[in-house]
Amino acid sequence: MSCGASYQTEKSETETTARNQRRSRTKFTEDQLNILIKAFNQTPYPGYATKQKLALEINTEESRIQIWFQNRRARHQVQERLEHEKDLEASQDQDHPEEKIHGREDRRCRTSYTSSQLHTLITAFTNNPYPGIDSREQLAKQIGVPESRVQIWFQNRRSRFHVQKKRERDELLQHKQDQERNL
DNA sequence: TTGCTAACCTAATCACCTC
DNA sequence: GAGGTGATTAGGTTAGCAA
Repeated sequence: MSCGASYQTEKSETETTARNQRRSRTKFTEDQLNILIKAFNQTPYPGYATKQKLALEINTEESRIQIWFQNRRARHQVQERLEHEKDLEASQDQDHPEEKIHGREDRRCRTSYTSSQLHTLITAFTNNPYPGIDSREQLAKQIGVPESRVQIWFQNRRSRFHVQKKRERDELLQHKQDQERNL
């Protein structure tokens, strides 16, 4: 897939969720779940194109497909661990569990933000690093990117903000210790 | 009330770009 | 190559909803 592709408009399923911070819970139909499970059995790590295709097929957003696969993998891995522990008890097998080999499919094209878009995002982050679905939708509309990209941007920003704060604390501590040694 | 699971989180890492 | 940053992952928590 080329990276010049335009974003598929993420249908706002949240029109009725003005009341709270979280996106309203998606209820997949049996048919939708069957399609998702079949896809998961083919590959638990679908690429962006596959997720887009699935989203189209079951009429939902690609970001919902991504979350569904994340949750499914998590549950699947817990299940596998339990079964592996059972096998170990039964056979005392010393082999390592099979490495997850997942030939990576295509990634989503990297979003590049303009300085104006970044300014809007940074201002919003300063006001509230944990925007709810409504704020994210509003921001997304304002800067013209999908809400899922806004969510990822905030995740990365928070993560790096925490790292930076920790580094600053460590440096301050180190500085104090150096000063005490020099007394 | 409980179990399931979508939504969301952090932290680590990958991947790509710019300098 | 190093640093910055968007995308993806594992693994954990929160909360809506059906039974």
